[in-house]
Amino acid sequence: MVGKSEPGVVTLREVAEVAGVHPSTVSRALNPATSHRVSKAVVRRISETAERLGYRANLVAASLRTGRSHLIGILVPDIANTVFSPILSGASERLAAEGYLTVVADVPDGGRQLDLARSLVARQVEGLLLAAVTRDDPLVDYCIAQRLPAVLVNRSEARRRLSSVVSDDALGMQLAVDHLMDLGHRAIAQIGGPESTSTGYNRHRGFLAAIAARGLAPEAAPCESAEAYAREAGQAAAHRLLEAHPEITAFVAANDLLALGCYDALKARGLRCPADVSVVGHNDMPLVDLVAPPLTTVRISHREMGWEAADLLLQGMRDPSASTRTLVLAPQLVVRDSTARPRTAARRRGAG
Amino acid sequence: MVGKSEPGVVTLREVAEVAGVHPSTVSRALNPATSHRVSKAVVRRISETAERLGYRANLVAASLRTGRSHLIGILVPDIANTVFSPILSGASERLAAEGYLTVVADVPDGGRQLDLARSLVARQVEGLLLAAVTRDDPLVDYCIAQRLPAVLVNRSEARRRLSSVVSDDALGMQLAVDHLMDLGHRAIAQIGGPESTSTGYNRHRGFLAAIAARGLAPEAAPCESAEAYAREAGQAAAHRLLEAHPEITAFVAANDLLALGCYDALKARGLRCPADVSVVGHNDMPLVDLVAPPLTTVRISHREMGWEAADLLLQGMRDPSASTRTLVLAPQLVVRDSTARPRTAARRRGAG
DNA sequence: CTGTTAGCGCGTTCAG
DNA sequence: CTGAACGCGCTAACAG
Repeated sequence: MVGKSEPGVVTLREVAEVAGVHPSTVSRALNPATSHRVSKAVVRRISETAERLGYRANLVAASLRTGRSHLIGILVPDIANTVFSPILSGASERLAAEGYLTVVADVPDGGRQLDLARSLVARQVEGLLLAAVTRDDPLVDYCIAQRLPAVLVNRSEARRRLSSVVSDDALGMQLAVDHLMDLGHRAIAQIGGPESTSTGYNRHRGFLAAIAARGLAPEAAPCESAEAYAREAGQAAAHRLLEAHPEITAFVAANDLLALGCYDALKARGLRCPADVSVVGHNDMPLVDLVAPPLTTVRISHREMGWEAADLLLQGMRDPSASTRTLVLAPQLVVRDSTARPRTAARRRGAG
Repeated sequence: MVGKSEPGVVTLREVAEVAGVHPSTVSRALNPATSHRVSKAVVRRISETAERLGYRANLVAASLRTGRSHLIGILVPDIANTVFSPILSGASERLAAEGYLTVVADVPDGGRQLDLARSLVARQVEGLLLAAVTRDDPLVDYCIAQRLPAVLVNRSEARRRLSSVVSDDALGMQLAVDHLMDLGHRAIAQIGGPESTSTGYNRHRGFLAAIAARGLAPEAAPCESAEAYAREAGQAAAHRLLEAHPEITAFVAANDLLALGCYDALKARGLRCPADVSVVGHNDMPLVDLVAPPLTTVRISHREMGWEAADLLLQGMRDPSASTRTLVLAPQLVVRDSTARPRTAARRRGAG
């Protein structure tokens, strides 16, 4: 027989016996929300014996009874990615303040996401934070079908059926493009992220829009999508672009890792940054201020994103009829040393 | 009344009614461990109706009954720190393979750790992974008193009462010191971590031992402890050392962040690395291969540490009588460009 | 192979 | 203000 309380585990009933009251009185006395319905003296006696016996409420039992688990699940594609850990940190801070604990599921961006979500639901999580969705993700359908409160973080969904917190990707790209054009660049390439992610998709469109707004011809702004947000993918994309468009003087990358891959490609080709080619990243992840050269990038506050998403989720849990909202955070351009005025064609050819 | 199943939530009993069998038969049929005790035909019928009704087992109820939550808690001092996220990642991978979910508690290294641990225990976690302990931590006493399976990661405890997975800090320091002395350095300073952490303590002692083993006088190897594993703290410590010992030609830092703070201090003083002063870090965290100059550092596989700690925890849970073990992982020196032969005194004074 | 019975630990009615 | 009784959803003994 399982569950036969080991000697060490004190239950409500035992506290009641020792204190000489009924278990339900102990329950009331120990619950801050109901303790006022019990006489001061009895509350004291119960609290003391509970303390003395080392009583700890069994939240699993309470959950079964109340239907509330005080657990929030969060799905991230890669915990070790420096983009997601601040999100996690901000979210768990906000949630902890309301007494919620965070269950993290690291899902390798494959088909296992739905399984994991189901497993979290089976554990009665009260809501989900989704940091790993694609633009058209079955997970979203699932949450809606299950009427499970959920909020998207960092990425949004094409049909906006769920609340989300994202950065203004179009603005970010505009900031980057404006900065480069102001410096004098007229041949700017983009290294985009995977088009299946909202960030990849929106930053690509944002780049195109920014280019058009400044009256640059599309031919002067070639694009390549990286297969993943990874350094290697960025390197490969940069090589492809440089091969096809040797006239490029600047790169706008859809994230910092891609930008660093770009550095790798430039180095391999004997090109210097920013002397020969300028590079702009996206995210401002830790340490990019220390790489060589310090990376000019579009800063996003991921910690704040996580915090706000958690807040939105809590609101949605309190009021299920609340309308879905999209919170758009403004990014900021951080200029460092990876961007500079382009050299003239003459100097580039070796005269300088 | 709470818990009155909403229309959408299907229970075991409902499946049983529709399938025309007893609830316990459904339980047996749906549990892989017991389904063989039910006739093939009935299993099929039950599985189908369960599927059709969209039945999802309530693991909270199962937990209450079986006393097993399939939840593991992990306490980290800072999720956003790039040292801990790989640990988390490795651990959750190992645990997920055994059907365990990971509950992450981000504890701001204050006194709230015990509270958090209690809250996890109240949720019936079956074991704890501790990545945030100090050398003499009440948390350890707590786990032992509660007979709660627990394993320390990255840091160890002075009395070794709990199993742990750590890197060989003494070896790491020896690798660093040997490398610098082989290059010709004879005035080597250490920027240590907080002495309250095992890593800070052990790396400091390891440094001293390595210096002594090579026959260098203690006066030629001054040390400063940083108050925290942070860039700013490293910078401050480096300034103090440089002020008091201008003859220093190399720094050994207790972690990479400290080493990067050291870069900041050198830059502020107009000293170049490695031309004027060499720097060695510890951890080999992401991107330190890209900073300027690429950091020579002692590599630790945090992901592996997390994985092994989880494995040790699972073993301890299966066999509570198992002896406590300390798994020591060997670090590796990764030589990059932040270390070089020291310049001669003459050249240092400006002749070169 | 299946049904019956009991209860995990708690919170919440309803009485008094 | 306190006690009694019930049940959340599930699983494990015991029968048959």
